[in-house]
Amino acid sequence: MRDKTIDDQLVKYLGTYTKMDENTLNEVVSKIPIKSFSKGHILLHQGEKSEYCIFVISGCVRQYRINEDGDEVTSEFYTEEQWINVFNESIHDHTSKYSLSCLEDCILIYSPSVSEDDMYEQFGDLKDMVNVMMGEKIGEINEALFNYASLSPEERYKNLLEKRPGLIDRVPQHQLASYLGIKPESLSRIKKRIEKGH
Amino acid sequence: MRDKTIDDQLVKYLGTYTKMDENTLNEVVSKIPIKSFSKGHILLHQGEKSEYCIFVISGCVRQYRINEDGDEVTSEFYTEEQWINVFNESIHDHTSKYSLSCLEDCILIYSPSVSEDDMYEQFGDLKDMVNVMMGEKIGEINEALFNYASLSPEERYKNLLEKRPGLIDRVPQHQLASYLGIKPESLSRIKKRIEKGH
DNA sequence: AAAACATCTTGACTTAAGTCAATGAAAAGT
DNA sequence: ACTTTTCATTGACTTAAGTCAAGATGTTTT
Repeated sequence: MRDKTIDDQLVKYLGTYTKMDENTLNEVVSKIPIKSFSKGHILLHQGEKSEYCIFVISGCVRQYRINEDGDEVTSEFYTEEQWINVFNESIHDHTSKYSLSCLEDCILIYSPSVSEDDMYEQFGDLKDMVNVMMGEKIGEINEALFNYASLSPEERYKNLLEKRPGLIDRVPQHQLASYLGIKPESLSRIKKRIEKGH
Repeated sequence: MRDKTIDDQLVKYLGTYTKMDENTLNEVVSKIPIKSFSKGHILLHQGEKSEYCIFVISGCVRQYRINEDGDEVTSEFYTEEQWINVFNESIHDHTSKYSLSCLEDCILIYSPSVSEDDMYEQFGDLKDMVNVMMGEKIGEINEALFNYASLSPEERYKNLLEKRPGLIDRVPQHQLASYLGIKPESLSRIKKRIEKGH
């Protein structure tokens, strides 16, 4: 059975990105596939082809990659109302550069890739909606990039505390460290430094 | 008078992003406004509203911002066949977070923002084209972000040498340093370290 | 509850980036 | 050609992140 609460949440969310009326949106949302996954489930392995378009309704999905040195680097934590980035594939073979795993039990939009979807043809306005969302995404990543270039690791951590206050308690410290581009030992020391008032 | 060589270059470039036939593309391209700017010209000031959609045909445009500490941070160097990012505006007042200046004499597509353009209505396929370009852009910025998190400043510099070999000779060192997220002195030392075989 | 494993913290040391100041080189202005 | 200014390099020193190793704390598993 469909969860009406979730459908309502989605209609509300999508409504901020489109001029489609509520009836149409309700129809669109009713066709969106929603699935539950339990903590630890791996949604996608690095090197495999991504067949799905994923959006976090609740829970937390971690995106990570093993780099050339064999180290695991976490590049994003997706939480409530975030689209998982689908543009992280090699140009050559279209396989994913990252793995995705559920850090918590998750409820997700788990839909066959948008471009192959009939809905996209049926509801022309979806194209504009995706466009707006992509623009927003570009702005966000760009801002994150600027932060990396202009802030120290400590400032980056403080910035994260401010921008995503809940995240620190939901996520293992060593994964947070690699997300910040530092070693777990350094993050531990940064926390200590901040506690005793820099 | 329109420069036929440039139009041909644009048709070829756009052709890789769309399924529009060459005739249609030629028509589209003929309507695209192209302008020249001389070295030093400032295309946009931080805090102003961006009214144009800009693409580098030749030359180099630098994107930079004064951060909270009053330091100028360069966030991008746009060169041949790159779109200048139009999604760098504050959500509130839609003013630009960055300034744009010509590091060299430039020939640019300099067009009123796409969304307000009739062309967008006239040629429906342009929407899909922009969509593809945006997806590509997201992939690129995301890769840059990953590099920041997983590479040391020295590795980042080596990576840049490899990925954009021409850039180092076109761009002042201190601007390159801030682009890499380090101080000019450090970049100078990194170069020295690399020269004498690490 | 005990054992096994993963994670976090701390310490001692190394390394490289930041800072400040001085000098050298290059570019722009007159 | 000379001055002025801006940019790049070098040196001495400070600071903080990286590394390696040892404990301490927490979480699963049996």
